[in-house]
Amino acid sequence: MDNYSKFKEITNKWKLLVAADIVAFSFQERQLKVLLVKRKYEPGVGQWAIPGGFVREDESLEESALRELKEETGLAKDCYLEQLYTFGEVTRDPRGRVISVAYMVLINEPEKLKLKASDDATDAQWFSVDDLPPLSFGSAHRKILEYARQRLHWKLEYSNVAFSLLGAHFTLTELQRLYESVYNEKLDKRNFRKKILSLDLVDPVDKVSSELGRPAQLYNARTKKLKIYTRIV
Amino acid sequence: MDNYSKFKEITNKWKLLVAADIVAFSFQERQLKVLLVKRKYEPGVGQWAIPGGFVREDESLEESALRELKEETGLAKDCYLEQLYTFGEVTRDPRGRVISVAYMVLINEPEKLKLKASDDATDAQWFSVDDLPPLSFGSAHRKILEYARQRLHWKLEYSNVAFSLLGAHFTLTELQRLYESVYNEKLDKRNFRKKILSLDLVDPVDKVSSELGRPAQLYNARTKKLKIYTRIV
DNA sequence: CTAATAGTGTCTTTGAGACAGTATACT
DNA sequence: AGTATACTGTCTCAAAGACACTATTAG
Repeated sequence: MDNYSKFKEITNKWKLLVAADIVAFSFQERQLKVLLVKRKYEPGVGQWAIPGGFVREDESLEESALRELKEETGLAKDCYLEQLYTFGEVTRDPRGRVISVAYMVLINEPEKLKLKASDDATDAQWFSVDDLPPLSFGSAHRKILEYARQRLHWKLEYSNVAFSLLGAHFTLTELQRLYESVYNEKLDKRNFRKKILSLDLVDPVDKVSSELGRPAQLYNARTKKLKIYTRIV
Repeated sequence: MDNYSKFKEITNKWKLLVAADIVAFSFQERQLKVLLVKRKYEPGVGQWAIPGGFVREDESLEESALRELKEETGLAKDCYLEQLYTFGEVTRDPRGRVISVAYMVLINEPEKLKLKASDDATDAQWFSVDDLPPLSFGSAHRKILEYARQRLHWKLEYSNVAFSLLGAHFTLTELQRLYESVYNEKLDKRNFRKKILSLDLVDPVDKVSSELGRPAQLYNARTKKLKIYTRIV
């Protein structure tokens, strides 16, 4: 037996299942929402869970995450994708040892997506982060969600990533509501606008919104490319 | 065949090799150092590389990282351990598909460690981060090191983690040198001390250092437990 | 004119950063 | 005396945060 075959023989028994799990956030009805799917198979049939699946030999972790997401949502084109953390406790998954690489995805126009059943799920739905159903894989998935929320909070403070949760045009009030729902606290309108405008994050567009009350100036993001600042809001 | 066996059969072919790679930092001779090992086996025999190894079925990722480190350094008791990132491009490792979970470890009293050969390495040595030898796994390991340095930089700015790189007692000048070597820039002595002291990060101890020149007050960290601040230095 | 939302400016306080001279120990 | 290092305080400027009224639209 040559060295390589020997190596393979030895290492084969060390191979582990690797899953990519996705926390997909969106901002709808003034609330931060997260995408959950209803599991089709054991363990936890019929329960809600974070979408995810096993990473295949011929795809990268990112490709795997996006593939899973696509299966659930039809598509998520040019959405923001960020690796969160890799969970690898020995007893996480009742099926055996699974390494779970968690990703966060920000969806900017969730209304346009057609949520649908997939190979692994009978249903997919947006839930308000403050009103989640019981989760399959109980504490493990809850931990991932908690971690994702923290990361999102931090990222809003220090980067322009908020725009990845908004459509092409938005009002400053909408932007503020997004911050408020992620921070879970009220912000001062004048200070908020002062800060956003002073950072040159947005440009006014030649349109106004058509809601109740006085129409609001619409803006677009100067860039959706991620930029890190020392502090935003 | 029952469902579970079927599941196993299906998922077995999806199993992947998972490695834990460790970037171990220390602060010696006024410089930030990183631990590298000389590889005993292919690929890259005789070249320097980041220590690491495959994660086994019955150990968590952290346990695996610490085990590898222990094999190289004899021991690393109560050192700071933080997961950095998981690298999973398809073509990373010449041996085939490997998922690499990178960890950062901070060693506080490196002089006390006895570096030694291990099962996987013929040698282990500290290198100044600004003067690294050619690395096995070339760009992949260099990328991990770069990432680790950035993370360490960020962490020094926003937390008290610096103390995990220092011994029980240290002078403020030593602490400043540590910051300077990680930031790669000179800091103002008065502003630095003002900031550190105002944050109540350290307590003076009843000793002075015995170097050349005027003896310096020694301090110890009020706590080594990680605390995140809005900004340190 | 009422309800609903958009938009705007000032003051205070805090912290960052620039900056240079004195003190202590050893030889 | 000379050298090497420790230690200390003030001023300026920018940004954070507290705070309340006017403007525009639809009904």
